[in-house]
Amino acid sequence: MKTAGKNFRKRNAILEYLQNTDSHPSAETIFTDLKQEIPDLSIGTVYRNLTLFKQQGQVTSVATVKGVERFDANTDPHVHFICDTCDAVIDLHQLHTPEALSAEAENCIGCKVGTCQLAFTGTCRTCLNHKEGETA
Amino acid sequence: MKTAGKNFRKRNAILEYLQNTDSHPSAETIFTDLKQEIPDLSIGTVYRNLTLFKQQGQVTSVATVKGVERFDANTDPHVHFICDTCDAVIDLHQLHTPEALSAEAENCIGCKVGTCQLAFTGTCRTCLNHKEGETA
DNA sequence: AAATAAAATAAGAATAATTCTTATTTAGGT
DNA sequence: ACCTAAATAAGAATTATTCTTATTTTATTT
Repeated sequence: MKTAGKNFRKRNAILEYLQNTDSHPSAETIFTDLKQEIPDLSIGTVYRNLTLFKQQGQVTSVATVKGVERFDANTDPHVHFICDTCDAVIDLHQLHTPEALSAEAENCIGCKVGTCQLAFTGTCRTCLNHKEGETA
Repeated sequence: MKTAGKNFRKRNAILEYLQNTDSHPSAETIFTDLKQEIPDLSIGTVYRNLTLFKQQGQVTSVATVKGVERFDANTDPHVHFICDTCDAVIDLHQLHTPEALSAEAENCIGCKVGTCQLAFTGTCRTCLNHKEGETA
């Protein structure tokens, strides 16, 4: 036998791509990048496997930026910063999600909390630099 | 003169609809509901005015739930709970967004923070009740 | 090794949400 | 009344995503 299972070459490539980046890519970005190594990859395969990974809890959808869903293989809850200008989604591991509020939320409205997402939006360092350059 | 400006009847109706609800509706929901009072309203008008309101800061996009953008005329930052089952977006005014973290975020990555969004996901009270009913 | 079954996939059609285009209407200013 | 600019309706166009179908790949069974 060659590999341990069925034909997971593309599936694995998609998961590994996500695991090796902190850029929170879209399906389209994953596709475009992997297409170079795997010319016969199709966008449907990317979407199908992302849906599968989400169901299995290996990947989460961290945000929808300008209508496009963004993914992360780091499923530990953590804070994000989303740049309004360049659409970058940046991790803020140093800050902590206020999960203590989860219990309060459950008490407030009697819901069952699953996840907790905290995101800031604004202008990232890179885009701020560009703007300074324009002004100067 | 009749009204104070141009023909803002539909524009005003859309804004008032949003101001009089805490249900965080989608463009489609706003359209469907208002269509009953205003039969010649078109969905394009809803989208166009929502975009305008966002630019003017009168309305914010609070979440994208299963691919559909949801709007709020309450632009004070506040916490939301999003039900995975019925897609309800529920206000949690009692809890506070941790805006103190904004400054930390800015220090961390040198960005300029504009907004701060905190959302929990899970199952709302109503959907929990339904599930209990099914089990019992 | 051939036959079979199951999973994974490619390709493109289909769908859904949103934006864009164009012609029309409306109101206000002159 | 005429002119202009804003607002709109209707539907075309676009974009992101999902679905369908036929094909390929792999593993299993014989």
